[in-house]
Amino acid sequence: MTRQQFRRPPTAQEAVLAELRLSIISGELRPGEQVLQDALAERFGVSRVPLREALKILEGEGQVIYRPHRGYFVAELDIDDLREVYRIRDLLESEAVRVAVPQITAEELVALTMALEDVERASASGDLVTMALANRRFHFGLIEAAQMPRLSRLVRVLWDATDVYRSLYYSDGGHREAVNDEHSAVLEAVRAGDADQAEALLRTHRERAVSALERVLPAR
Amino acid sequence: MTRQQFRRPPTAQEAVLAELRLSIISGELRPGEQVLQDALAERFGVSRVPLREALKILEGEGQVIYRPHRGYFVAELDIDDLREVYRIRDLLESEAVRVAVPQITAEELVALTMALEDVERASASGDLVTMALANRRFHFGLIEAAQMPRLSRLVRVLWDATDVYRSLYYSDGGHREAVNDEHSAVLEAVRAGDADQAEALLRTHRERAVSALERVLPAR
DNA sequence: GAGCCAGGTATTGGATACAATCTCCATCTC
DNA sequence: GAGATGGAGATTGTATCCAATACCTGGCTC
Repeated sequence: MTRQQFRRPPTAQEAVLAELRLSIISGELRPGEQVLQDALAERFGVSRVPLREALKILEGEGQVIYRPHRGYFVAELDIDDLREVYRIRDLLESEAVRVAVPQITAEELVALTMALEDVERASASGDLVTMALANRRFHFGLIEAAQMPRLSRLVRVLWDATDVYRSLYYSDGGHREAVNDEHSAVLEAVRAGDADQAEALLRTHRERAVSALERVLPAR
Repeated sequence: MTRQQFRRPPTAQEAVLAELRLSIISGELRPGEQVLQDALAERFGVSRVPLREALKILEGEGQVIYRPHRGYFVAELDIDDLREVYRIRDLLESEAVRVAVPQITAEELVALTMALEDVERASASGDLVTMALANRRFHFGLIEAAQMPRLSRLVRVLWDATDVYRSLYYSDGGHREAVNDEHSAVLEAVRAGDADQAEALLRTHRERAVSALERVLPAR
């Protein structure tokens, strides 16, 4: 059994970046709110320099908005943004699946299966954090099988942008059940080498999530 | 006649960012080369802090690679990367055109026409820098008519990633001529409201560029 | 001679201090 | 009273300085 290695971030900026992501997902930093650098830096126990570098990364991902001499503000996502993100995801993820399915390896299929089971277990026990992680492993396991690193990166950023809302979707037990059924069907199609079917199933999978979220989000 | 307003960058980081982009496009900073912070900061007449923030932006765009405690290195683009970038552009730009054509306004059409003429003039006089700028105005004028800000942003980053090679393509007079014909045909289709035709023409337009570049680029 | 270790140098990472800018509110002008 | 003006306080932007890390070179061991 290999020892679980501590991956202490090699730099403060990376540690701060991870913390910032958590703060945004958890809603501790609320949309629209200004990121007060002095206060946050003190809370993280670092100076403002690494904090600002981490914020620049988040700016590039659209998670925060930068206004010169005014500062950084947590991005607000309205329903139109959500639709746009999902539309772009549709384009990119569909391509990934079409490329991935014909060339997926046995190892990757095993990883996918395990991720799927992890989602089911976490879903049953109501552990939403674990479920979200396993869900990512499932989806990105498939996407990364396309061997298109830039595309994977873009999709990852799009997922991050809507992370806040995804947990909202999972908090409903009915949705969790649907997700599991949909995952199984997708995996089946991938195993059968039916890219078109997998693509279609994943599209439905996403559309379910969007329309559920549209009912919850403010209309702008 | 309104006076040309000075847009002096409000912060050093933005000024440095613009300079860095130029240095990369012009090849002054060569692919794979390490960005030595002290030297560059001195050359730009700023401290390392704003330089580092500008580099973080470029890192997010994939223009430079960051390795902790080692520094920033100018990204290298091989032929597979180029193909991937163009494949993603195809997906995103095709969507943009499909959305844009049915809803484009008269003002936007005028802007497009003017951009097209600017490209032709610059092409004829062999002014490659002006041509590249006008070419962007043409393409992004169309893309932005889709009113999908995130998609526009992603496409812009993809263009930036391959800027180095685009000027290579334009340096050939024959290519420049083909580009002008293709632009005219695209504009015609957009005017006629034929989104499918515009999409197809733009796809060909891109494919010409890729295959020409593939013949020039190192095979890895 | 190959490989390893130690120490010096170059370079990056981060803390602090100060400068520039914005925001807000009181005051003044008309 | 509406709008302009000016200044105090808060916040961001940048320069400088020091610490931490990586890289390179020379010497040592076997």
